[in-house]
This record gives sequence, structure tokens and C-alpha cells, in this order.
Amino acid sequence: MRETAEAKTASELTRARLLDAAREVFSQRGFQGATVREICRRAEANGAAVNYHFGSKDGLLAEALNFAPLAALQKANANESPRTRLRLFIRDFMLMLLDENNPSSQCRIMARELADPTPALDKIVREAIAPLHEFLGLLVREILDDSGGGKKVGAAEQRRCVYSILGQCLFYRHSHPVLQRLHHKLRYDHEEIVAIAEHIVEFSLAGIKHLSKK
Amino acid sequence: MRETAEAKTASELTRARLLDAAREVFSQRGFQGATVREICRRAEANGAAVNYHFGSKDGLLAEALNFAPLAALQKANANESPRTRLRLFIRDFMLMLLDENNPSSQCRIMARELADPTPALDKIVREAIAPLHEFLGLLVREILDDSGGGKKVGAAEQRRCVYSILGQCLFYRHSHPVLQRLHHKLRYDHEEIVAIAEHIVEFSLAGIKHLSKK
DNA sequence: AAGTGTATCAAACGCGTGTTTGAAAGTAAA
DNA sequence: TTTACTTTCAAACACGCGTTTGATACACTT
Repeated sequence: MRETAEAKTASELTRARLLDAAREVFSQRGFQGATVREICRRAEANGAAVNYHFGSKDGLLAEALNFAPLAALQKANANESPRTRLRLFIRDFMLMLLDENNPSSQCRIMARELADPTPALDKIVREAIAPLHEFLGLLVREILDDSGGGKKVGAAEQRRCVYSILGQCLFYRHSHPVLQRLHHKLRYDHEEIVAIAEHIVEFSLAGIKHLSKK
Repeated sequence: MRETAEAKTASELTRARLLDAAREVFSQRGFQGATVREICRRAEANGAAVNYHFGSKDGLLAEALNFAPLAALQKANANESPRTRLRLFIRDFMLMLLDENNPSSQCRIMARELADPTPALDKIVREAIAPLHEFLGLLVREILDDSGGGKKVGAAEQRRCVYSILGQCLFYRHSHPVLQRLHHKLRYDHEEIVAIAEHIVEFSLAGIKHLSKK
């Protein structure tokens, strides 16, 4: 039965290699910019392998996506205070977004697709982004209530706070090519990412608190 | 001589039509997503017109860009207070970014190119984005000094404040496809854009002030 | 009216893309 | 070993892209 297992995993190994290569290339070049040929080359597979194993480039993207790491971020630290949960979430989210060594390229793939709709975007929005927005919305609401300003903050403003937080986070990934040209010594090492996250937390908490007290 | 003038402007008219169509298509589909054929179709010109008049698709983009409107935003209201100048800038910037009826599609074109380097990106960064960052950096510095907190705020934190502001602004354009799916009744009319700008101003001023006082 | 340079046009070119094909190699069961 | 099925492979296909070409129409000069 050793041959059976080996044969089975032989096919599954190329599948896995294709998925790994796809995640890498998609996160670096985006879905449009990535080519099936480059993915196959990196996976040391034949050019027809993608269509054989996944049907199409779209199918490969669909299987390459994995929303679990992002969802895990939201479930962690449930017993901490809202502010602490926001702080920890932003730190880990930024590490996913910016740290090339982070094993979860999912966020980097998704971030690239935000502006350029893909057949997979509907699924991404439904299964990853909508829950993320809801999670942050609840967190912002808790912090608003906690801040104890008498001001009643409406749903629209609460939503805009979520957008402000996500906008700050995504900016560093989205505008990376520009920031590199502006600031040649730029490099996202672990220390720098944590400092960025800390800035976003402080900046955002002040913004939220201000809204509740105005 | 009437015929001469007509003949001369006949060519210049197609040039102008091509530029208009190019700005429209580039801002809607991005440089990569835009096709020469669609631009020519919208301009009611022949498929070879772009290469005849501008040499290449790249050349068309280079001529379609115009940094004056963005620069004008920075020079206006020079005698107002730093906070007011920030408020007015963000409002007009958001109107450029989000209002499809705004005659200046430049910002919308540039925003699409941020993430996807184009041969023109170096020029865009040098002539438009770098001055913009410097402008906002000075404004943030003035507001920090004005806030009178004894805390000395370093250049890195000042820069991150600029990133926080721009990140919030660009998020609405960058993530528009996602926000539409999340929130189906979303529409950027004038009133909504102004409300968004106002939120970003309040949120950001609180964040900046917090940094200076911490 | 003939000549000259410019602008437009339909058609095609060269290239890269995702995908398909049919044969060859490999693997498991009979 | 033979048979049936799965996986790999080089090659080609169909398509869309930016671009080029050579003919044609046009406006202006001589």
C-alpha cells in the first residue's frame, strides 16, 4: 500500500505545490498580473496542470483562498477589553498584510483584489470582508459606549470609523509602490510593522473617543 | 483661411476627444484594464489614432495626466488656519476622488495607479504625490505645534499622520467595489461626500491632537 | 489642375494570455 | 502481463491586446 499512498500524494503534492505557488504569485502580482505559466513554473509543474487540477485560473484562486486566519484574529482575545482587542487585532492584521514572511498570504491576496473585482470577489466579500466589518463595527460601538460621552453616535458614523481604521491599515499595502519611491529606505520589518500598528491604534482610539464626546 | 483653421482643429479635435475618452476610461478601468480600442471607440476615432497622435498607450497616459488641479488645492486658502486648510483640502480632495461628475478625473486616475506601477508612476510620484505628502506633512506639523502639547512628535509619527489621513481618503475610492457589495444603497452624491470628508477631518484632528498631548 | 504633406481608415501583425488536445508515462487492479 | 485509469507533458489553439502598415481621403500650396 506504500505505492498507493505515494501515488495518491504524488498528485496531491503537485496540487499543494500549485496552491502554494499561486498564493505567492497572486499576493505579489495580483490576480490579473499573475500568469498561469509563472505559477506552474514556480510549482515545477506543467503548464496544463492548473486546468487539470483546478479547472481554470479562477478555480485556482477560489481554492487558494482561505479565510480561516482572518476569522481566527477576530475570535481571539475575547475576554479582553474592547480597546485591547482592537489593539491586538490591528497589530496581527498589519503583520498579515505587510510581513512577507507571514505564512498567511490570504490578506495580501484579498487586499490586492479590493479595487479590481474578480469573479471571486463576491465570495470574498461574503465570507471574509463582511464579517470583518461587522466585527470592527461591534468593537467600535463598544468603545464608543465605553467612552461615556453623552453624544449619541449614529450607525453611519460608526461605519465610517470602521472605514477609517481599515483605510489606515490598507494604505500601507495598497500604496506600497508609491511609498517605496517616496521613501527609499522603507522596509517593513517586524519592528516597523508593530510601530505602524501602534500608531493606527492610538490615532483611531482618539478619533473614536472624540466622536463620542463631541 | 477658414478651411486651414478647420483642418488644423479637425486633427486637434480628435486629439482632444481621445484625451477626454482616455481620462474617462483610465479612471474607470485603470491603465491596465483600459484598452486602446475602447478609448478609440468612445472618441469615435480609428483604432490607430492613439498611436498616430500619441505614439503609444503610455504616451497617451502621460498626456492625459494633469497635476494642476491637485496642486491648486494645496495653494488655495493660504491665509486660513492650519485646521481650516486641512478641512477644506480634504473636502475638495474627496470631491475630486469620489464625485464622478467632477471635471478633474486626474485624482481618480492616479488613485487607480497607486498599487499597480505604470511607466508613468515615477512621474506621478515626483510631480504630484511627493508635493502632496509634503504639503500635508507641513500642515500636520503646524497643527501639532498649535495643539500645544509638550510632547515632541518625531518625523516618523508626523509622516504616519499623513498616511492616516490619505489612507482614510483613498479607502473610499480604493474599496468602492467592496463597499458597494457590502452596502447596496451606497452612492457618492455631493452631500454624502461632504459628510465623509467631515468625518475624516474630525477623526484625524482628534488623532493628531492626541499624539501631541500624549 | 497637379503636387504635397497630413489625417483617417480597415486590415493585419506579433505577442502573451488562458485553455485544450492527444499522446506518453505512470500507477493500480485483474 | 495485461488492462483500465490517472497524471504529466509538449504542442497547439483561440482570443485579445498594443501596435504597424499601406491605401485612401483630405486640405493646402504652387
